[in-house]
Amino acid sequence: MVFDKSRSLRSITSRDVAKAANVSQALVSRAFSGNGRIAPETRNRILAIAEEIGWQPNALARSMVTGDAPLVAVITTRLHFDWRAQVLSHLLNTIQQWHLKPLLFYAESDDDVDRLLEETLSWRTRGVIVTAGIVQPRRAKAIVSRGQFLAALNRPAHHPNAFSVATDNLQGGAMAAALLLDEAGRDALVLSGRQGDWASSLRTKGFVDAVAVRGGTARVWHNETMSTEAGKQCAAAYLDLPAGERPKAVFSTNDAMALGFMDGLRGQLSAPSDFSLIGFDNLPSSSWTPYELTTFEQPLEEMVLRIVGYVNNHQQNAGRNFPAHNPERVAGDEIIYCAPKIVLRSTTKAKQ
Amino acid sequence: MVFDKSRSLRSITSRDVAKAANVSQALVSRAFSGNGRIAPETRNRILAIAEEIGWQPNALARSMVTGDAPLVAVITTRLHFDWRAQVLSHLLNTIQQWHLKPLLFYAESDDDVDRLLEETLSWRTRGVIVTAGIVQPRRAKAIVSRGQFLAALNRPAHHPNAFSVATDNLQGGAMAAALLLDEAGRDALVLSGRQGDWASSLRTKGFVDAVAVRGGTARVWHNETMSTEAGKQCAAAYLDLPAGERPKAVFSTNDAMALGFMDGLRGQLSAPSDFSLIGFDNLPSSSWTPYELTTFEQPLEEMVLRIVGYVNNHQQNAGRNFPAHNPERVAGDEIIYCAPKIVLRSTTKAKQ
DNA sequence: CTGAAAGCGCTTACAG
DNA sequence: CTGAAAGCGCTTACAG
Repeated sequence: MVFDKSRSLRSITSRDVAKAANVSQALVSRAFSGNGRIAPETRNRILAIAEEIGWQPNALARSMVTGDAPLVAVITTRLHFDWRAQVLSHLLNTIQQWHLKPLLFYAESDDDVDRLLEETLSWRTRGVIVTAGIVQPRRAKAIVSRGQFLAALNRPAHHPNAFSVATDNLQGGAMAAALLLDEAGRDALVLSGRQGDWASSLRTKGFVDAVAVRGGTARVWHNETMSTEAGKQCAAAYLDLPAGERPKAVFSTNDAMALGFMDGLRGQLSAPSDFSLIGFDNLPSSSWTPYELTTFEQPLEEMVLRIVGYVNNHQQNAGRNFPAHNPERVAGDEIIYCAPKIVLRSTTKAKQ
Repeated sequence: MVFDKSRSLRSITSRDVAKAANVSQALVSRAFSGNGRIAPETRNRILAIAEEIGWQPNALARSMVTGDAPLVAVITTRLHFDWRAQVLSHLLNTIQQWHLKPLLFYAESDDDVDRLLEETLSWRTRGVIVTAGIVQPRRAKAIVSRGQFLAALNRPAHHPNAFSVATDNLQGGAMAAALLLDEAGRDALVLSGRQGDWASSLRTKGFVDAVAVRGGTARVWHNETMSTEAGKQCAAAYLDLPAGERPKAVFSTNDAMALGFMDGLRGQLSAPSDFSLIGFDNLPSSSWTPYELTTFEQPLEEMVLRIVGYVNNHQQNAGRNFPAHNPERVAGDEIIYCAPKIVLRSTTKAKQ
């Protein structure tokens, strides 16, 4: 009985296939890996028998032996939000094409990320891609010094041999200012996120600075969560302002708030007659009939392509201890910025 | 030189830590695993030294030795769509809580899924969760017979020891029919998806059958992709109908089409005065001011909880060759259905 | 409480 | 072209 049980628990190995095919265990390894010489007929016979038995090489054992697991760690969070689901589908697709497998580390909150980054190390992955939280410099060093790649999306990577791409939020904010002030006067309002939010802060700063340069004034309304609900509350506050004091140039640091803002004003005020409005993200819903929101599209595909370039470069240099300095790296700047693309629609008067 | 290179490539192992701590390699293993006796001081010393060196146990090696990788395969696709991103964030969170790691298999198309399911096997995961494509019976058998769990979301799992939860689409369709015919007469229209689409077909069938029972008639408009754009095209077709022949009871098998339908009619016809409309999915945007769409919410959390129950049950029985028959299994029915929840809003006259 | 040794399931020189 | 053997980095009885 005990014997039976242990037998049934033991998993099938290449040895079982070898026995069934009447060859050495080494040959069944060669049949599957394609490395080393093997007679075509032998190979086919082994493959057929393995198929019949339902055996495939154990990827874990292979990875251990070769010292190289075809794995990449991906750190993410809040998939049901914003841009992350979009980026992830590009990213996962790409990783698939590299014939690597994504091992997902899902952060409950941004504070979780550092712990996950550490956990990552146990798995001896080729590298890690971070789309959430903050990359601590010492953590970055720990990863890079093992020869793994480290790519950060929309956040600093904090290491000279790591890689970081981000939307050029500062420039987006500045562009919004230029466009809005031209058509809606010098009195501006920013619907912004938390002070600590990296992307939103930069968009706000880009906008505010550009407004100042043009001799305008901008007030900033911070919102804890950048939701449609928050946008509605801003609308209420906007209506509370004496009609003459309502800024006509409104920039929202994301689309969700902009859409909520429009809904909160619906039936009373509308763009672009009463004010001009620009958002950020180009959500699918921003193009819908009741909104037609002018907004910025994040260059997600471009950013993913940049990461692809970095990773490919890293793979080619794999094994060298000091990988070539990244050719894309701009001197003195740790982050590659990609320009957001303005999508002109009906909440501004400007035409494409 | 060659010597130097190979040395720098060799990764750090428990042996290095052992050497530095002046103990046997077995002890450093015990320090980390918590298994076997070890003096607390020894343990702390080892942990400190490992931390300093920056070493952590190799998860691949551990998994190989113990014959149990803390991995679960998740098959998914089109993350930027529908419900999948939502489900995935629940799922990934849960998997994290099990202290397992999700290995993602991203299907380019549904036809890809069978191949991915096979690839899954190499990784010797605890089990696999499928949220895309079709599970072939023989593939299901291959997975289950290895002792892995197999859970399918919104699709059949095709194996008595596997598990399948789905939204009760048939019931949803029937509920929609009851509600719509009561307030909008017996002439009905279904905005449906492809004939082969599992969920959409069942919603349609549930609706059509219930309409027939009530002595009404329903016409069905199939759409290749269930997008807002398709909904707009349906609106155009609807307007092309002579005013007297326009069905007043409209059921859309997803929200995206319903929203597009409303937008296509905007300014000409609106619900619930000219017709009544019910969607399916309860997208965030369905609650927005210009829509206020009555719709069904998929019981995603409940479905994930069911999967959790099945997996926990499986884990407890791990090692047994024939896992206990699932207690949830309803005789003769391979799928556990969870009722969708109606969300009454303003495109119907009915009040909650 | 600690260590030496066997073994997990493979891959890969090395002989033949 | 094929096989025997060493070894990947750990864990876990088994002795001491």
